[in-house]
Amino acid sequence: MKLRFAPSPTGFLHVGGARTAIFNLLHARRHGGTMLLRIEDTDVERSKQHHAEQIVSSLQWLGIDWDEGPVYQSDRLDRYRDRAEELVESGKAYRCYCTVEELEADRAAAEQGGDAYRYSGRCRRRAEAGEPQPDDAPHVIRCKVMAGPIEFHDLIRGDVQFEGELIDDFVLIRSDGNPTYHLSVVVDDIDMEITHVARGDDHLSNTPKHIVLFRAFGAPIPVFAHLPLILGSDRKRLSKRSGATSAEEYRDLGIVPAALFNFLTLLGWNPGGDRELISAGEAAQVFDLSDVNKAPAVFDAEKLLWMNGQYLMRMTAEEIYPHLLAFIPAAEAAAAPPLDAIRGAIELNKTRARTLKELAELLVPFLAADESLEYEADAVKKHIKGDDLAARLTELHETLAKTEPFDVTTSEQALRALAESRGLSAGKLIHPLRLALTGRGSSPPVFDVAVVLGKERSLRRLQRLIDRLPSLA
RNA sequence: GUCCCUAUCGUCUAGAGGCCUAGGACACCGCCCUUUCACGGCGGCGACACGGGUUCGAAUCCCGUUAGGGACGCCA
Repeated sequence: MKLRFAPSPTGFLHVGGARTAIFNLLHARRHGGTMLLRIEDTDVERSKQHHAEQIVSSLQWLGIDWDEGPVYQSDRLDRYRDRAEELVESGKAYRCYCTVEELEADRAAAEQGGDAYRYSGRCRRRAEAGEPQPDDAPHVIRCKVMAGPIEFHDLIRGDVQFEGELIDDFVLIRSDGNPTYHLSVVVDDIDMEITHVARGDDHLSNTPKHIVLFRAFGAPIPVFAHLPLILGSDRKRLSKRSGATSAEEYRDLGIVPAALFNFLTLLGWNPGGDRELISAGEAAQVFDLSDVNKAPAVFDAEKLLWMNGQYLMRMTAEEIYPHLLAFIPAAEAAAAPPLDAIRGAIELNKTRARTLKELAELLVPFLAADESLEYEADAVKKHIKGDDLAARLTELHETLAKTEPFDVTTSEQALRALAESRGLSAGKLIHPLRLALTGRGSSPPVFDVAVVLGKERSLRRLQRLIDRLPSLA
């Protein structure tokens, strides 16, 4: 068994394409098959090398580990031309000298008459009548499509049938000598011994053409599986208008690859039961293309964010760290904080963030220098009040300074004992302390924060707040 | 317009004729945990598009309607 993912490098990796890649990979892994990556760049106008590179790196980031390739179709152009010539010789294809202008006139006429446009068959009749044809004049090569039903079994759609009469004699070789998609896919799928073709639903109507070609070449026809499309919230094919569409954009938003992989895997497929969180490895144990849903699915970014949060809180600081670095501003200035410096802060905050971006933001107070900590206006307004505040905090400072060991339980006990002896609610000390340590009104539990910061820094930050009290109030 | 496809909570989905007064997840709303914010726990809101059949029995099978989507290129 062999599958392939065959993107065309006309843009970045679309999440729909990413899911197609995932389903191909999962099916291959499940059945012990191999997975090929093929870049379909026969359209010289639109294909760009940097897009191909971008797609490859997005796939790697996502954890799609294909076995063969990437193979570039642009390296095999001669092969496609040779195969097309074979078909001309065997009478299964013919040269068409109709000009683009002629075809466009036909198309316009058809539209005016309210009919669906189809190629007139002008050159096919000439060819079949044996009229001599100059092979040096500009021309394309068209494939003959015979009347009659073309049927195939689709792993997802079941039995599908198309009428040959309704299918054009499609172009195999363009007038510039380059192959079209239809020719290159089929030639490659034959040469590369592809057994299963899983691709987007939008290719369903191309499939009968491809079957005509497989037959013309006398090659075995692969098993097809047409995946339902991914829709935007507007229920139309996911486009920029309805949100981020590329894998890269989600990476830049702070989505972890495993979470995007998981989310995409569950769009149109599920492992059974009530499972939501499933690793690539686990999915590869049970995935099968024939279990994929037929109906299109709307991409719900909210749920992706939730899922990403689930991944973050289950990941260790070590696992998060490399992904996180890109979101820490200082990291760009080659001043990346070492893992050991932020391990505690990551552990404390990872259940509080849905994205790496949010996590980096929560880490700011932990990375800031004590002297440059900023105090949130709202939190100041809420907790910096009462004439006795300075005295209260000074006592707290003395108490914490004496706290030994400086751990969560001991420091909490010390603070609560102080509060009680002064007839204060613990909150009267906890909230200002949080503000002193983080500059914010909300944070992980204060005592955890204090321990992660360390006794020395915590005391320094508390003293700093006390010193600034006059200017804050 | 022609051809093709699809149809369960707002969204992702479970459901293979009786297990369905339709289950789970996201989102939303309460409560609990927590003197913060999250996480977590408990509860609530919320769907079989419609109409005909078939059957003792239909979310599940058939037909039609409606509504969405896709394809109709010398793009892929």
